[in-house]
Amino acid sequence: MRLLLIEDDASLREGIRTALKSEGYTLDSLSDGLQAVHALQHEVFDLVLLDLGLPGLDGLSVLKTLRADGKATPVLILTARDAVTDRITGLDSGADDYLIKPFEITELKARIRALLRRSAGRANSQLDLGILRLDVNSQSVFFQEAPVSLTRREFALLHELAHQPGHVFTRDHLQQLLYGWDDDVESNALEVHVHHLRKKLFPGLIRTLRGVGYALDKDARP
Amino acid sequence: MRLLLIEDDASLREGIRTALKSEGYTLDSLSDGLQAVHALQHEVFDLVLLDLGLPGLDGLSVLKTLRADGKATPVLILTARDAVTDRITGLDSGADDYLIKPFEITELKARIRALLRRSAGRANSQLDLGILRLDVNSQSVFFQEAPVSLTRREFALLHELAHQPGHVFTRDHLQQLLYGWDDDVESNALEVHVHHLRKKLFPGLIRTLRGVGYALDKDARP
DNA sequence: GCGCAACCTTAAGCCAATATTAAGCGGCCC
DNA sequence: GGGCCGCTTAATATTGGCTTAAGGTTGCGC
Repeated sequence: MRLLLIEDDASLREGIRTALKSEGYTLDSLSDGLQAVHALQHEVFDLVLLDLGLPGLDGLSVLKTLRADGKATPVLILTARDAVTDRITGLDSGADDYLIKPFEITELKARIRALLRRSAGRANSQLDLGILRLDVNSQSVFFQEAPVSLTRREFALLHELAHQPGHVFTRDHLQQLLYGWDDDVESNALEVHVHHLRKKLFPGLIRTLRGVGYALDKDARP
Repeated sequence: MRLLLIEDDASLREGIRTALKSEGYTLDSLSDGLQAVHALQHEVFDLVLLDLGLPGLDGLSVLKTLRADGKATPVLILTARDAVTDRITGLDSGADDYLIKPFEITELKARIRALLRRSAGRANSQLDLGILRLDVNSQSVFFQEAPVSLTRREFALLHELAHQPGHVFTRDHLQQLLYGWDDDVESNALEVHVHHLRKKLFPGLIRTLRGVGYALDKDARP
């Protein structure tokens, strides 16, 4: 899961970063509204954390632009202003939830989980692919009804692929999913994770598209 | 067990808090109806204590919203108004029980126990996992028929895990169970409790899912 | 078939997550 | 008010995942 945080207070940014990292999310952050609009137009995120009081272009405008572009990405507003009108404006402009600063990190985490669950298309957080079953809440995987223990990265990767079996995900897309922009992954880490998944499940599960990326083979059998 | 108290009288809130703390419950409290609706939509509680006379959004509306969202969480109404119509409206709106102020704390405790027992769907408050047996009323645990003395936190933790052996509970979930929102647990308290449980019972009982949480291993033996 | 590029496999070191241990604090019972 | 018990915190140890790099293998164009 890849989140974008738009917040100009550097220390708050760092706090949120460390908190969310431990949850297994990939977090990219920006401090400026214009950059945010640009990023949202050119990259794909699963959820946006948006501060309303931004320098440059303010948060509400970022939100409105996002919606005007037809994106349904869930947006969680963070605001120091607790005036009712602000919340309402935010929600009317297409935000999905709001949180008033200062807030508890555990509450932030809970809200994020709720939004992601909701946007995943409803209550049960299970992904059933016949032979394979993923449970997002507990990050657990069942293969032929037997539990398989995956690490966080492995799970994140499988989860993305499982979202649309058969669809080809480019290497670039998957690398961004796992690492965001921060790191310049000049290594084959992605390939290693793919390897581990094939080993823990079965080799044919993930198909390689040479020079392009990977896809889950929905009809593959062990 | 995590309870939510919605009550605008601060002193009553504090009284209930200390009383229930000693019973081993985790209590979060709010004084405002709107906040309550929000909390109930985004978090999970085992029981709600609801004052009918609230500022902002009144208690009945909170209750109706909760039920409209399809939640079956037990609700115990606290009200100063003892008019028969009020009670009836409350029960009709989906409350499970009511208590008229002023009430005895012991009575509150008894009602809470009864509601929780009822909602757990079993008459007797014993949880039998073969090798392990928990008695919720007396907060006692038997391991291979021998009594084991657990502290409140240890019991609460084990109880939650025992609710669904094999199911993975996230660290976050367990921390909220033990501490609610109040404390900023920036420590490894949860891990320490897990450690103590493993020591008093046996190491294999609780399985660690790195980066995710813990689960009771139902087939584990000492 | 040859050679290159893309990808796979393996293993080792580093680092973060969790376990362990111990000490200090605070409430509660006598 | 003193002592005990449980809870939290902190410091240290250990485990296990992540990354990296090196060498092997496969597929593809010529």
